[in-house]
Amino acid sequence: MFSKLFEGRHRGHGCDEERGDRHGRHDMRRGGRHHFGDHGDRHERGERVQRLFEHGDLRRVLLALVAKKPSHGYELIKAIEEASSGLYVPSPGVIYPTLTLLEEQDFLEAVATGNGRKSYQITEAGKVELAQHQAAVDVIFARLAGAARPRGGNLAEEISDAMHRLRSVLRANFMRGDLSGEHVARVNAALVKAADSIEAEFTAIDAELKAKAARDTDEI
DNA sequence: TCGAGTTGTAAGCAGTCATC
DNA sequence: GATGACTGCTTACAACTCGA
Repeated sequence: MFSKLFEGRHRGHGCDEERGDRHGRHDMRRGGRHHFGDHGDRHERGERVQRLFEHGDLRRVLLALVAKKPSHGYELIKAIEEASSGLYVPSPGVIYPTLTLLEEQDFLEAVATGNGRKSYQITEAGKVELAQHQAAVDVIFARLAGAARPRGGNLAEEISDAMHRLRSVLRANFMRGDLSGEHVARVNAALVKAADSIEAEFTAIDAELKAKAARDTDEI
């Protein structure tokens, strides 16, 4: 089955099987495919994209999740989504290569489940690795939970609902052919205004939190 | 049979880290 | 400081399973 998968994929993408790179990548800074909705433009505007996971965090999270319960890739994506109350859903493109890496490092062991899915379970080496970084893992999960922290009502859920609504509205109207340039400009202005407003809120929140932290330090 | 859901890989970008 | 390797991330795509 997997050989079939590979066959199809290589046909589909016309890529080179002999690439040495662990993740099957070329030097990606050269040349390339056209990218729609590419995140490169964020950087062009000078914005910094904040990563949820720092160096190696994702691997530890996956190790911890698999240690709790042997799972396949999709289950792990769902588990992380759940841990963050839906605010962060890792892409398959980051989960599967990372699982492969952990398998290569003997931290995880792949188990064929019979239905074509590959389930992963933690190895002894994986348990040792996890134990060594248990504190870091706790911090990462606390951060995930913090991102989704319910305070009375579930804030993350509300934001998530609003995001889904926004996405639905845009998708529903995205391909309309009856919009003039002025219409597009109006919608764009509304989006920019909303983004500015949200950014301002977070800036204010950061300032509040900093001030609170400073007060707490003084009290100590 | 068809479509939705699931699993997995490829291509590509940018940030971070290690090495020289 | 420059450079290359590694890492996290996204989108696109193909193949498979399963239920309607």
